[in-house]
Amino acid sequence: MNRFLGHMTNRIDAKGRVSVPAQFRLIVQSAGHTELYALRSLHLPALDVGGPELLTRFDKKLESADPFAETADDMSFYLHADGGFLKLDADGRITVTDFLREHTGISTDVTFAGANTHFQIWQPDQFEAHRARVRARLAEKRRLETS
Amino acid sequence: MNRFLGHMTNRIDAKGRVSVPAQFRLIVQSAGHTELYALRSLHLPALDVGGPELLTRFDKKLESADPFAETADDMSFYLHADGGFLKLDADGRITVTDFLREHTGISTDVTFAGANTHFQIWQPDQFEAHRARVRARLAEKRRLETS
DNA sequence: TGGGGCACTATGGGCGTCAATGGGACTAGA
DNA sequence: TCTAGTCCCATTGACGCCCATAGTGCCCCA
Repeated sequence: MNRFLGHMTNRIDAKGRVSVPAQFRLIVQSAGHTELYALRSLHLPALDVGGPELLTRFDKKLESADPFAETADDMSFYLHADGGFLKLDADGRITVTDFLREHTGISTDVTFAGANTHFQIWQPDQFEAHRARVRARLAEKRRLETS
Repeated sequence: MNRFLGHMTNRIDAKGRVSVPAQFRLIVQSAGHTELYALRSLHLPALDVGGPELLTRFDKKLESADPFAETADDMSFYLHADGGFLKLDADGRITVTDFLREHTGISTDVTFAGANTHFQIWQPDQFEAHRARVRARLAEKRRLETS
């Protein structure tokens, strides 16, 4: 199964490292990659993470867009300046840099959440809160539709 | 991975020098260059920087254009008069000249921002402001499209 | 079927290397 | 002679690479 599924929380050690769940790691590593591409989400305090091909996928979308539109400039700036590579060490850990902390509020623990084609990095409480909000919205929507 | 990605801020020392991030330096140096070509961005208080081949790349684009068109003249003038070379010292640093300071407002710190095929040099606050603006524009656009 | 051992993950830590930064000395031009 | 630009070296803190250990699930075999 090469989809990112489920969520789990790991602790950051004294040197600022955290293990990427083996389940997620395997998907990336089996594609021959030793680094991850991470992008600060636009509307959530989380990062979207995947193998380097995630960036390639975004780039391709950019190329097909109108290169004169201001949006294309914005998009390129966002993808390349607000995203970065995370190196996996020999034990499958990444170091949690300020690049991650500032956007997510992460301090001592990290929640990894599957999102099918990629996964997300969250501060655990933020993740819980978001999960609760999503559930509430879906329940509300269902209630409206069936009444 | 030989693309310019992510952003980081370095301090200018008492002699007006600043380290180019190793990550970016490696890309240029592995192509055998010890100089950088920098061009003042048209729309932004930043400079577009890359190896000398960046100028070549722009030149090529020019050659394919109509040499009698006024815009080609303008373009050529712009590339050569508003651009310059930055020498990398043995430790991978550049000296921050007035050429850089005037256009960017840089004083004590420099932010380097990846832009895929090249990178940019910013005054840190300006960079943050631009980053926030870009994110806001993209988020707004997304909001309109999905509603 | 129950127990022992194997495999593997998450986590901790040692240590050498390298990047970022600071500063001295030498050179050349004004 | 003074100033600006080079070249070189020192320091320190971060990071990569390596190995160790504890906890856990799984498999295999008696």
